[in-house]
Amino acid sequence: MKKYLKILKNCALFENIAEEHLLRMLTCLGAKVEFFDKKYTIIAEGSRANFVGIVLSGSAHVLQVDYYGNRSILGSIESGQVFAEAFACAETEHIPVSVVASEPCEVMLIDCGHILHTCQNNCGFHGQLIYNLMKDLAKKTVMFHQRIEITSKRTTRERLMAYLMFCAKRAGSESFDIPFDRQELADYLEVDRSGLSAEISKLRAEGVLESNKKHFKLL
Amino acid sequence: MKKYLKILKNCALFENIAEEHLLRMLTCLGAKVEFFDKKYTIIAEGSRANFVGIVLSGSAHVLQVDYYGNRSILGSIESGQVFAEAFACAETEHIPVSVVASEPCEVMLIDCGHILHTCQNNCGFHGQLIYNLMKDLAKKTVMFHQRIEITSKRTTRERLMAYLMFCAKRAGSESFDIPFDRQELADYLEVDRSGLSAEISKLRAEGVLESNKKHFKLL
DNA sequence: TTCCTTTTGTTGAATTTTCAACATACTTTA
DNA sequence: TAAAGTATGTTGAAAATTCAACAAAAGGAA
Repeated sequence: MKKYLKILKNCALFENIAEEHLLRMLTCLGAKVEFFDKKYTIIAEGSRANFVGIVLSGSAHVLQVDYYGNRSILGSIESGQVFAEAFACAETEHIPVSVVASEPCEVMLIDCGHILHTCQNNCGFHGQLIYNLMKDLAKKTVMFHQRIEITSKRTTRERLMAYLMFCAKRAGSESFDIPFDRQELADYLEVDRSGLSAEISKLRAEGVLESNKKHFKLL
Repeated sequence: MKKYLKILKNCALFENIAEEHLLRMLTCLGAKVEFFDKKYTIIAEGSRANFVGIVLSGSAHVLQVDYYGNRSILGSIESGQVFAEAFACAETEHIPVSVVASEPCEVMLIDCGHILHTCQNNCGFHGQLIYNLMKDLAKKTVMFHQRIEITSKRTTRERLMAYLMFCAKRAGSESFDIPFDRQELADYLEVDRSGLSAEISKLRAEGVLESNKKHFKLL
């Protein structure tokens, strides 16, 4: 577990928990690490998530596929970020999303019951852990508000620009990478891929942005 | 406060907290009640929500208005339901939504700090309260997944049907009321109002549903 | 390198939405 | 009750999306 400390230190779930306590805590929580190759499903839609997941390396996408096979991407989980926590806390019987590795990735899984209910050893930092999980859940909700603000736009161009401006703001620079290829970006923005490609070309021709694959620069 | 006990007993935030303890707890939490007339803003976009809100009577809508004046409705808060908890917990400086009374309503406001940090009296039920808030936050996230599933549909008809089927499932009956008028439903589904009206007329003509204002029946 | 696969870009036709304008029905209040 | 205001339904034209098909570019494997 030691080699993951650097990432875990920056994980919202372990904020304000000193490094020296962290290792002991992980044992106490029964944390385990699994590896997933690109495109492998980490949790499948319809299953039950009893655990909280943390991406240690690589990245994963959260997605929904509806009855007709239309895919929506709800978000990208990067290294150090938490997933499945909402379904674990809400004790959802059948989760409505899948989490799929978008790159090869290592994932830490922690039984949510161990987080919510104090263990027999009564680790002193349990309260902090619960507080951190609460904050994380609250921030997930805020994140969904941002996504809804983007997808509430009515045209492909507006959705794309709203998303890119959000990315620029988050990166603190007009130059940044996005975690999606074209099809994935279309599935995130809930628009047609070919129309999205056409719109990117137009914006480039208009001198609004430069782009190369996953890299964008707003001008 | 006594007259609100019946509603608060059914509020997720106070689950598993006995009625006799509840009143004392409310005092301890510094809960206060405010009244808002229809269309009045309970919290304004851009402000800071330090409190958790509970609708005691009436109902409210959570909405976003973008730069161009386009309104999106994120959800309806009915009697007994909690709002603003995510922004309060995440300590968001400028909340991205407004909460507006959709009917005259009474609202209980509780300082979120009082919930998160144990008071000096150290009420025995504080732990339960925090646990309940966590569950509520998790369920809000699940709720957003449902809304995204609905608005990810590409046509007005599909969005409408997905929403109505969700309502029917929630009500446990093909016959139910929705909390929105036509413009509000359009703003929730993120479609054009006139197109929505036309689609409802078509579905009625096709014998798929019956409807009268806010009442719908799937056939 | 070459072949094969995947991704991205391009285009035009069909579908759907949006927009604007108006008619009708319903509510509220003076 | 009448008048005014609000909500809903209807329509056609303009704009945008979706869909399908294909070309070009990039990436991976042998």
